[in-house]
Amino acid sequence: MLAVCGPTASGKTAVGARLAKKLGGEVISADSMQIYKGLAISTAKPTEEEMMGVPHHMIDFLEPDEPFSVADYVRMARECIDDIRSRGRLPIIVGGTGLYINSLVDNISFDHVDSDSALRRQLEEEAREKGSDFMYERLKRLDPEAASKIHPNNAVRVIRATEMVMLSGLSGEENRRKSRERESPFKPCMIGLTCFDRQLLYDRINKRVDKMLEAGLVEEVRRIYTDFKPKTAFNAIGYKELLPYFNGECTLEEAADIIKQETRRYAKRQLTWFRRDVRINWVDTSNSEQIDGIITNCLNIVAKSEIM
RNA sequence: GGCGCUAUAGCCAAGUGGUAAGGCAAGGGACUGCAACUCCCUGACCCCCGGUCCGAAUCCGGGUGGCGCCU
Repeated sequence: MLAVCGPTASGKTAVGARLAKKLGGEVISADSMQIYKGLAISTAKPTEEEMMGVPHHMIDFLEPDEPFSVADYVRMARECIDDIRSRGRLPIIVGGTGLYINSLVDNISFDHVDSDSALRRQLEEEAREKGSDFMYERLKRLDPEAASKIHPNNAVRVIRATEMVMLSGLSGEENRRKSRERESPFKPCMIGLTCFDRQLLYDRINKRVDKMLEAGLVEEVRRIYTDFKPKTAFNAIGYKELLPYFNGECTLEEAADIIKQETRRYAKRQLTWFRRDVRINWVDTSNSEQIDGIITNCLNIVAKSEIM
């Protein structure tokens, strides 16, 4: 298996399709937002041309108001992998959602615990009423080790950890062990794309947002807002940022600046995530016009990895 | 040319004599079921010069820059 990751605007789409062509592969997207239908512009979903005739999986199949999680992702992506392999082709994971990529590549199992939306809602309400101190203190009692690893302010993680214990009766550490019980069948070749010059990456992000605006980002977002109730898909950058503009609280230009800034911060977080994975072979995409050279670098990495 | 106001971190900004709040940005980091989420960590000797005082970002004088008004 080949995996191509990296921050937003680093060139994953272009590289992914080209590598698939060269290697006889198919792309499995690892992007928590491109799974949704109708978010073509806001999530920079690959266009027909960009896909270059290569099959792309895990894209554009969910309604924007449907819930989705890593567990769902891993389950579905595994099916894609099996399917692609059965046809004798190479699965290429391409995406920027680190959690999805790692969970898939490391074969993290989520089967032993469920998620219970009723319990989740109950805990969230409890958090609102009784405060984060109460929530954290209880987690400390239920699962001291998990608590020690989560900052008290991180309400989302505190709730999830609490939920895990309540649902499974197992501590976070025990659950963690179980999730790794089955060793990963993959020996992935991992490629990380980014501009070694951070400023250049940021410039690219800024320009891309401008292009999105020209392509009709505002209309796309407005359409989703009128057709759907706020859900996960609204976490995509571009949605909450455009709301003040729709309400007449700021100009489009101001909203656009926020979108750019949020996207830059997102890219930084992605880099933080990927940098800690020592398996990743980094390729500089600063010179995006030299796409052939970039592909050559990637192919050299693939050759050394012996996955073919 | 005159008069008034002002000068604190990249930006916004508190402090008004006792040894520099806060927010944003930026950088670093964490993150196994909403992850484009959520969360954590990091920063100045207060425009310059001189003076008063045990002690000044805080008071006084001068300089420089900015803002406003007037001629």
